[in-house]
Amino acid sequence: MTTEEKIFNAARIIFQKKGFAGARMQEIADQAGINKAMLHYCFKNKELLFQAVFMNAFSQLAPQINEIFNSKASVFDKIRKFTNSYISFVILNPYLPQFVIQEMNNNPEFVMSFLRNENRPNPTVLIAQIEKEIADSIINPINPKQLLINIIAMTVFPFAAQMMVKGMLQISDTEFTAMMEERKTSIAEQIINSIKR
Amino acid sequence: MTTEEKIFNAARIIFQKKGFAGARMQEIADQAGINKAMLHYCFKNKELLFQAVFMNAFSQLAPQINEIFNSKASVFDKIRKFTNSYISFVILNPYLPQFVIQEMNNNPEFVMSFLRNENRPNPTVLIAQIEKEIADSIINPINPKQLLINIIAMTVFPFAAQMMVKGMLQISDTEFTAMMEERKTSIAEQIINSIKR
DNA sequence: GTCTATAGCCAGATAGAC
DNA sequence: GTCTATCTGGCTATAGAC
Repeated sequence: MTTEEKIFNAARIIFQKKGFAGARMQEIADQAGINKAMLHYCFKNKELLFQAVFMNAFSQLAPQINEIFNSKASVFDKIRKFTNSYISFVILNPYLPQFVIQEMNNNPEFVMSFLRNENRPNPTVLIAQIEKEIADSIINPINPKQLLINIIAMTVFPFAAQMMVKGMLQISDTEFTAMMEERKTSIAEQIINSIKR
Repeated sequence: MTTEEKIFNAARIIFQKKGFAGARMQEIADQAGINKAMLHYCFKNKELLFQAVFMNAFSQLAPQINEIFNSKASVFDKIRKFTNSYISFVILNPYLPQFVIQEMNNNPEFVMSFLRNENRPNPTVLIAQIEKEIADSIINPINPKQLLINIIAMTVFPFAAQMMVKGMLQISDTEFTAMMEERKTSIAEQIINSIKR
């Protein structure tokens, strides 16, 4: 592993845990097992290092969303596919959703520019498809954007609000992971039940 | 309005927007229209000022949850009541969910101690009630904790991930608020549809 | 109580040896 | 490319006048 990779991985861990403002360059250096000066040698400054980490995180999320959203499957199958593969992905990167949401909140201008490029998660095709299936009486009438929010909420929320969920339900990390495994298949059926004719 | 109140309100605005680490005492003083030294005179230090703000935010959320969770209504009615009144509340405090979730993430130990006192949001009664209604064949079999996560996710997520939602759906603040108004009544029916026999 | 001025510290950034 | 040592600025916090 190159030094640059060591730094990048360390930065990802620290930034995801503490956010941009809370993270310390010294902490990242310690985590990477190298000297603080190397961070500046490799990434110029904190801002640029953060951007590298954030863009990487963000760009991991988008493509697989679009792949599913724009496939030829039915709405129901897309819901199954999305929830299942997305939860699988987020179980491996549990801090990602909270990190992205937090930094979007603290730094809207920066992120919004991001959401205008061609790689952004783009639900246009899926929205049209939902409207069509409603017209074809496959799905009960619903505002497609609301349905989209529902799908993402059911999938992403428990990870974004991990501490809150664990605290409220008083469950351990192990129990939490088990519940998320269960959600991989269960929530698709919940959502489909709620809209099917 | 007393000086202390002016500071507290200013602190709430800045902390909710920037988080603990990102907030600057100077910024809070400016927002309050008073001198930085007064912050320390009234609240001793940043940590204590933050705790005052956070506890206030948190304690606004919990009691009304418990009131609904522990009432004598049916599960369906509790779902209707909760989603409606909770969204109404959060529309007036749109930064609260993201703030609480963010600081829970960045400061787990501190918050977890909080979640053990008697005022914490406590779903025990509701979980038992869900189990009973499943046994009575009113509700389809479901893990009650999963249902609880679903309800909170559908309600809270769009506010916690406000920027992400607006960015993905490319909607304005006005459209967003209109959609949240719609959700007040629509999501309860979605959830009920997904579990009713 | 409210201000100005400043102490003291900490973190990001750089200089320069190797 | 990697380190040690150091600079510099900014931020929390306090001292002290009024």
